[in-house]
Amino acid sequence: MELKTRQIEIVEAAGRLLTQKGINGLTIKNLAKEMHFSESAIYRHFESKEEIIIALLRYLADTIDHRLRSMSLSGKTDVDLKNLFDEQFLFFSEHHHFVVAVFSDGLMEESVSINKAIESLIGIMTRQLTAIVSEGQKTGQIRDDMATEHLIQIILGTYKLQMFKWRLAVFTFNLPAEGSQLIDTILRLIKK
Amino acid sequence: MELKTRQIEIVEAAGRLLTQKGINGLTIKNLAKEMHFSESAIYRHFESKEEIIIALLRYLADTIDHRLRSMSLSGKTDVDLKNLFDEQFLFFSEHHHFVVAVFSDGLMEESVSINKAIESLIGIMTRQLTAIVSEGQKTGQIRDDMATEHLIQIILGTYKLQMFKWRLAVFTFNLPAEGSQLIDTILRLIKK
DNA sequence: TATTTTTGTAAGCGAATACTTACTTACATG
DNA sequence: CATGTAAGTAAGTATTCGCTTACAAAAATA
Repeated sequence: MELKTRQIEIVEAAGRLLTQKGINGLTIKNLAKEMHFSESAIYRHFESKEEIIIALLRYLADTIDHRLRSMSLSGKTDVDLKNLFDEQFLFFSEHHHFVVAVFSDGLMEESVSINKAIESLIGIMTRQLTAIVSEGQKTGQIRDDMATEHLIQIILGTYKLQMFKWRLAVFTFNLPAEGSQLIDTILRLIKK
Repeated sequence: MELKTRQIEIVEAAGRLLTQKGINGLTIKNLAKEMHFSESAIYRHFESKEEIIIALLRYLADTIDHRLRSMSLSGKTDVDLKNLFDEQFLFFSEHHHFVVAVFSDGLMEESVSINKAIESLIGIMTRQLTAIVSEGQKTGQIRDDMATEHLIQIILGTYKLQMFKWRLAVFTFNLPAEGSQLIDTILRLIKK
């Protein structure tokens, strides 16, 4: 189901509210104010609040998925891994308001459909990462004396914590620059 | 400010609600139901809902701080690091209902006092970890060709993601066992 | 035993919540 | 130019929210 332009505007506004005011700041009233029109107008574009949250997660997942798919793999683990995360850090530095949804801790337990949307979002990152890391292990570029899933978790966990810190610092530091250094450290750790 | 036994019971119930139903599931009504008495009775023990959340975070911080302080350091990085996390995994496997507060993403942006309580909670873990890792680098047990802060972030991020996955899996896997393996992998990565 | 303190209750407050209804306006299309 | 549709509004709905009040029983204290 493709989103219309007005729906995308609403989804972006919802992301802004979520990031600025947390899950309890995302109300229909606040959303209407952010859109500069009435509460009831929101319901011309979405059937419920839950639908808006799910649309937000799907929109983000589709955007990220599209960006990652269009990323060509060189086969060199260090190059591919750096590209992957440069892409991520750049995207979020241009779209602050979606940071809240990176792994969506705060949205958990709201509804079953929302949880599924979160899982799918995690899956997209994990799939691409697994492809790069396991290829690197096969071709002898990455240490293969440890489980691929462990390496994935270490990389993803570090990445996620970086996003958390960036948000806690109210986006005041240079995410692509600091993120890039972190990835360098990880690469040196896992290289053969 | 020490908590009375009834207050601790309420704080534990609040933790259960938060973990099971998310931030929006933590209402005075639900809390009263969980405690098997009326809503107004809650206000005999706490002045406001915010005070309950802060008490929860402080109680957790104090408990963890106390446990970590009573942990003797051997000077051997691998032993100390394993002890630190075994302690953590054991604690949370015995107190499922506090997992939500590990880094408290969902609680962020609720109020200034709550954010401060979260920061203090993060600080406790970071401080202990920094002590162990930087000592390990000084004594040549840990790679010193990378920044201590990077290593800390990698370890903490991995730990936090593990807790997230455990909760997403509704506590169905053995946290101390799987957590221990993860720490082993990290140790092998950062050892000299 | 008399009195104060602690801890509970039922009933209800105003505000905020997600959402609905009935109606209007602008505009594209036959 | 008539008509259907898309997109807005004001004014509501029922429900839930955190919290308060007035009162009762029990327990601790004088």
